[in-house]
Amino acid sequence: MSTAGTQVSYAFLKKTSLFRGTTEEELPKLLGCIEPAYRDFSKNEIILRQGEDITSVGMVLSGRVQIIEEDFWGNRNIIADIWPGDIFGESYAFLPGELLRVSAIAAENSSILLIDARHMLEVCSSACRFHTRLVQNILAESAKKNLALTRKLSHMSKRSTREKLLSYLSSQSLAAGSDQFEIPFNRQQLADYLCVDRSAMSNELCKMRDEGMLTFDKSSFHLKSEMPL
Amino acid sequence: MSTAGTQVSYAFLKKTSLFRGTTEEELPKLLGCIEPAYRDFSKNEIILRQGEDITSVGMVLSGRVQIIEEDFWGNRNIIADIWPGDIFGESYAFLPGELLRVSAIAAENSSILLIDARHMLEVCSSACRFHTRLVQNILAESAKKNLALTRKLSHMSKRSTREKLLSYLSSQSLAAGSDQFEIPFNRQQLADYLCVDRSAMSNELCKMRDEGMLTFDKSSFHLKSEMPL
DNA sequence: ACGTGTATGTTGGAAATACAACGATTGCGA
DNA sequence: TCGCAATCGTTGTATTTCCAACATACACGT
Repeated sequence: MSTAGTQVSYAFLKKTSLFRGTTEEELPKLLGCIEPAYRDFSKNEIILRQGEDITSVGMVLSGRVQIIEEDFWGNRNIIADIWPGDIFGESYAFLPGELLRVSAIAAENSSILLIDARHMLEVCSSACRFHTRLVQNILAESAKKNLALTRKLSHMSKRSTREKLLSYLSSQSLAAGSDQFEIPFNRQQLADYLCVDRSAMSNELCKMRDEGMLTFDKSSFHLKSEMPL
Repeated sequence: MSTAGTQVSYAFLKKTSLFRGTTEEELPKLLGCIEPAYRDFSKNEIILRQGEDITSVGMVLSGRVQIIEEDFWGNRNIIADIWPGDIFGESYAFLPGELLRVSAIAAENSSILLIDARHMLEVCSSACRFHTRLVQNILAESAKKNLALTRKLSHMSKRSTREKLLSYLSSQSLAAGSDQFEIPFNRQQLADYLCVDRSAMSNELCKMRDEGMLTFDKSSFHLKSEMPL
């Protein structure tokens, strides 16, 4: 790890979820106020270590970061890939005393912005307006993640493949506001999302089609109003 | 629905997750600033309706609120019970334009505090300190929920009952910082949490015990260091 | 046209899970 | 002490899911 030589571009930052809604003129003031740290990490270097108590939110400026979980027996599991502009550690940073259950490592040479959570919240006379925006953004991100997790969980908590599919398709239909809609997955991706076997899922989809519950073509679906038995 | 006759007690509020950390002296100022609405709902009355775009966070003062999901075919599903002091709608309130996928109804005659999300964020000269605390609290709640969901999802995304169990037990062990720990569930609750059949899970637990991977008695567990095959 | 790769549907046997039923144990109150 | 309810383990069977393999269709570039 080293302090970064890379200078971050305001044009880049203002497009990130965290700084969305700020202008390039405001950013220098805001950054001066929240005093982030810039750090460079080499490939495979550990950014955050399982068991630590962190107070900073990380943002990937360049490179890529992987979130990794190591269980009791030492089995490693890649939980997530974080790409430039995306943040990580935000759930832990706002919970002092909550120890990291995961590690973050640089999947490539990466430069990272580290923002202290307290600096994001504390009042600062010169930039209150920006703070408010920042807090709005981080709250929105957290809420968005929350909804996505809740939604996925509501599908996955169904016991059978068919129920999982119906839960997911119903949700997509309601989101689209129509009984016809496109899903953002191919079959393999949908199976991965629902944590089921692709072929079994494909099988189940076709059974439901044959029973007249729905029709589909590739990623287009059309739900029928008849109550499933 | 009617405006509430019930007067809320500061002693009650200061213990809630949302107002935690404020004193009884500060609360009147803070409440005056965020201008919450008090509403009474009769049993079975709808508080929030699926499809709405809400901007307020709700807090149950008395009674009980149920979060209900209705799918494409009209099947109803109780998602959550909200008890006095707990909040609901917070994920949606901070995401303008995100339409409710669930409804909230009063499971009993209930009085509800509704706080506009913008009032929670906007700067107010007289009470900035309280605002900061409020934002801290809501961010912490959101983060906490996030971690809980992520954790549950990481168990549930495992394909087999055994893997789900190992994931959960490993997580509990790491949280306890010991290979011996207590879990907060009985068998049926654990099965419900992991979305598996109780008897199958019980069976799997005993198999793992017989294979020497762990021992247990009621809700006490002891993981063995040997790598599972 | 041809080969290649990808996505999808289909099938059959192996393995895991769900389900129903029952026995054993415990704790609790009548 | 007795009965009752709750919890947990066990078993057998039916069902579902997984897995590997293969068939089909389509897009793409040569």
